[in-house]
Amino acid sequence: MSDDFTARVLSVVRRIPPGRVATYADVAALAGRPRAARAVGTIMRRCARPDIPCHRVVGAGGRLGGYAGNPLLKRALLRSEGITFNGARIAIDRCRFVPGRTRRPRARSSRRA
DNA sequence: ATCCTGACGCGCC
DNA sequence: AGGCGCGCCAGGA
Repeated sequence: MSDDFTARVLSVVRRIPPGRVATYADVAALAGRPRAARAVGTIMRRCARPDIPCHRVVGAGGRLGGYAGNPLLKRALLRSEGITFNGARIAIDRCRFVPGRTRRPRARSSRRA
């Protein structure tokens, strides 16, 4: 059960392409547990696999979230992947990972970025 | 099996 | 806008 959830979470995170990010809540939802954002964090913390780009999992609202060892590294990693930073926040609306979407959303009438 | 902790999220103050 | 508290879930002791 939970073990299955964990595997699904890892699978989802693995599918996040470079230059794109997903919130803990998003990953949880994609894994089938919309309310398990915190659990995703727990899993990420324990995650140490090289094939899992855990740095692409961020907090809600573009918050950086955490990163064992080096939050700075996480920020640098994301930035080098093309993620636009708004101060300490991420322009998540521009790079939010959505299954099926390969292109990043256009600016449209975006309010203050 | 139980209790405590923690890379979260959101409503309130 | 920032800080606090409560709710949710899974992992570890």
